[in-house]
Amino acid sequence: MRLLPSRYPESTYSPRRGKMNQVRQKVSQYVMRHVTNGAAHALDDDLQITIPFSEANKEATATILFIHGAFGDRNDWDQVTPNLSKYHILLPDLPGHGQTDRIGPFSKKLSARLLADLIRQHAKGGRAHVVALSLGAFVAIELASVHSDVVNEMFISGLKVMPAAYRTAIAPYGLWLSQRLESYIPLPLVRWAMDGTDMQGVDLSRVTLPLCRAIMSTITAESGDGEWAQPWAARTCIISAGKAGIVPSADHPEDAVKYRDIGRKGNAETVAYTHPLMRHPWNRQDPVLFARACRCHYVYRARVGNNRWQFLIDCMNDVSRSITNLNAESKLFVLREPAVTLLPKLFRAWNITHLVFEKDTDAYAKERDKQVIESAEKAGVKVIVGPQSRTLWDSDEVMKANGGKPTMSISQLQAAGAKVGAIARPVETPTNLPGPGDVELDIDQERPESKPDINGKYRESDEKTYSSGIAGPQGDYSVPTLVELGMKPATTPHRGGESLILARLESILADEDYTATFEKPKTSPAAFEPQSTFLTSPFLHFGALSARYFYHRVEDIVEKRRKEKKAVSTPPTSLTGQLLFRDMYFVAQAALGYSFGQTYGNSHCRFIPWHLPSKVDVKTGLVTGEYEVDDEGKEKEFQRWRDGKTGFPWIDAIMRQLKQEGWIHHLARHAVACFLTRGGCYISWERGAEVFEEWLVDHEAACNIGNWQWLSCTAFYAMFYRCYSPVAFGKKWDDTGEFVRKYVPELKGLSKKYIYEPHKAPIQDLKKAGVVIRGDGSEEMSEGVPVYPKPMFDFNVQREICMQGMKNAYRVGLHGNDPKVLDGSWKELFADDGAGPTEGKEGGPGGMASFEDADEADGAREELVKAKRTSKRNVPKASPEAARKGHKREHSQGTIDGAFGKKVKS
DNA sequence: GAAGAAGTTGAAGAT
DNA sequence: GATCTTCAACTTCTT
Repeated sequence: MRLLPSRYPESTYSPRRGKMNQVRQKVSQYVMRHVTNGAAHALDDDLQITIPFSEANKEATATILFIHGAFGDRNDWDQVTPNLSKYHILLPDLPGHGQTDRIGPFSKKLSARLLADLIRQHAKGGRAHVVALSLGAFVAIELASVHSDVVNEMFISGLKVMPAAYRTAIAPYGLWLSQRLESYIPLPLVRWAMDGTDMQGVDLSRVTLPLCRAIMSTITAESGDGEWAQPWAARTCIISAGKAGIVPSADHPEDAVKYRDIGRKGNAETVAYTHPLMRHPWNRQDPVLFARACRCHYVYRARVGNNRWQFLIDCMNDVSRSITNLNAESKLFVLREPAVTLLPKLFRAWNITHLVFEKDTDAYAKERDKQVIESAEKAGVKVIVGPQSRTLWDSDEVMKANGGKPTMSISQLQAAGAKVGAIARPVETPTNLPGPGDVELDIDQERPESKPDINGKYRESDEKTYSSGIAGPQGDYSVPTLVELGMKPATTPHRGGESLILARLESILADEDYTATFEKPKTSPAAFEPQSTFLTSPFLHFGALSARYFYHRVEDIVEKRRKEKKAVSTPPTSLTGQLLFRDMYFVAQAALGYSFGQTYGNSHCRFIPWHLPSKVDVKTGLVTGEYEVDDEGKEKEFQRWRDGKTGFPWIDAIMRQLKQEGWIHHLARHAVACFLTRGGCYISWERGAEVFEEWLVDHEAACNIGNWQWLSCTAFYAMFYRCYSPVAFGKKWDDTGEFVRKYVPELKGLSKKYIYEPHKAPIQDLKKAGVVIRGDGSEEMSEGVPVYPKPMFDFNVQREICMQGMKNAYRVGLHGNDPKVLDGSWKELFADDGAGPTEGKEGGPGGMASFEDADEADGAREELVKAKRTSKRNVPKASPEAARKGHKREHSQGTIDGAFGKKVKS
């Protein structure tokens, strides 16, 4: 008895329908054997059964498999799946449920085995994402641990493990009885008591005692220390419904945490959240949110704004045009599939003989390249790996020359670089290229999932690039567009492309005097249209400009002028000096591995008790992508900084330029970074680095992280008493305030006297300027007049507080890998009235380690501390495994946070 | 090893 | 307006 009509077509059995009688025979043989053998759950490999299922969106290229809960069936998902129209959807009935009553009895193992077969035969590319609820979640975990080859990522909810004491003969009777009793309660009453959750009735004819026994056995904890599950490799998001109320419908968050910790042994990115407003069957309470959360988990993962996307697309188009210029028949062919899965197929399809690519320093790229090289060798393809072109030297080589240690100063980098040898000159641009040959392809496409894709908030429509096949919507392998990617248009005026930067470079180099005497500290952060520097950084990042080409072109001019006895500038302030800084940060990253990007566990990053510190998973030693809100006021300050509404026009102008255009001058980065950290808010540099990571068109992980450590005086730089003023520093470069007027237009009518401190302007000046100064930035207009906020604090007071805080933190002298940082006992060394969250032993967490699941984590933390205690400043060995996990940090935000926001934290 | 100088890019006041 | 000194005080490099 179903109360809601099915949205799905009648079930279709497998293509082996013709063999149905044979299958039934096999099934009954299996059932007989199973029943007679009692606990034996093993299946014969030759047992060919396909469970009934429905499917939707067959044209889509990535599959999600939905697994329903106890006594339910595939129809339980009918409100969620319409919100996931981009995905191919598979909806099976579990054994013993729905139309699968002939297959059984139900067990985790049997279910997982049958679902794995279903995925292999019917999912796109033989793999699927898995979404599961309640009993289905237990099945999903079994599926992911035993049949890891078919599972991409998982989104599971509703884990409730019954105590081992429930392992009694009587418990299944209780379940059987409760299902019958519940059926007497009118459904409208149930829905009312469950906040409007669209509950469906249960078909009591399926609630049999054997099924109740099988379910109880699945969801009841093993007695003693029995394993709950084996670690699984799929990145998994586990949600606990937190709402109880009249009906006891909440999940067990502690069980979710336990499973999360098992899952993390297989994949460090596995997470668990509690949603306080949702009930156990929240797929029917808020199906839109449920679907949104699934989507967030799968595709919206990277902090990449649409401006950086546009820049990359520009660069790709330019390369394509350059290729066509050399050979009218050729161009850049963009194939929509990850290299790891695509290339092995392509080697065969196109009879590839050689594969050439550039060495990449990012850990995830190293892992990818290793896989590609292996598959190429297997296919008899010759692989040629070109040298790194993003840097001057090979970062690994320089690290070795520096004794395996990070380069923490320019002189160290130069000394180690000299040992490696002269900076190689780049090879010449080719003058001709062979044609592409036959580019017809007849292979199946696999959508990329394991790599970061894009940030959901920048999308305004469905992605159409991958869903239209390997060759793209036009079928011609063309470079994608933002529209195709479903992204909003870029707001940046800065465009990419090799020919653009090469032309710009020539115009700069033509002025030999300028080139040879360039000094970075003399360029203005307040200049716009044009900027005082020429934005080579995003081109260097995307490979549109070779660092070594740039270096040698400049160096040739400098050398010529030296011979002519003319003045030249030298590193670190000269043009080539700028390139040296990039190499310094790359080598530091190469040496420190995962810990470079965070304070916790970082042997070279000073520990400062910042506000809004990162949460850390003490088992892996990695930041989770979330942070502690130790002080609501500081959270508000952080949001105002990010939004350009601090009430300090200089800071706000820079932050608005960054958000709008994706680029700000290096000294402007100094000003806002100092303000957020040691010279204003006393908020963790990691918060600021994350914002830059999302917005900068030239974001380079190594440089961004390194510069934030520099400015916060946690590494590379230590003169914290040299502090930037949000008023004086702006005035020094732009006395009249044109830069502020451009980016904070509500202040454009103010005179230069008050442009940097509008709250000091007399009321008549403000009236004349047409602006109201009040509030915290939440109000934009008042009676048709723009509102600009008051300063969020007295800067001089705050600078003094920060200065004392820094002085004290330096005196305490901890680094990120100090045992006291690792175990949270650093608080004993700071006064309760200090600048940061130093609440003494009695206070809340407020530090680098999150103690929310302290009992679970204690053992692991002690081990970590013990290991570190042996050497205070040991450099963590950058094992490939650790490095891989560490680099995923960059992409780890965004998962579910966007869907839940504050609800999770409340 | 000790001492002094230098360190990509400060602010504020005096001369 | 340009240059110098002081502020209070850190690490690294050179001698």
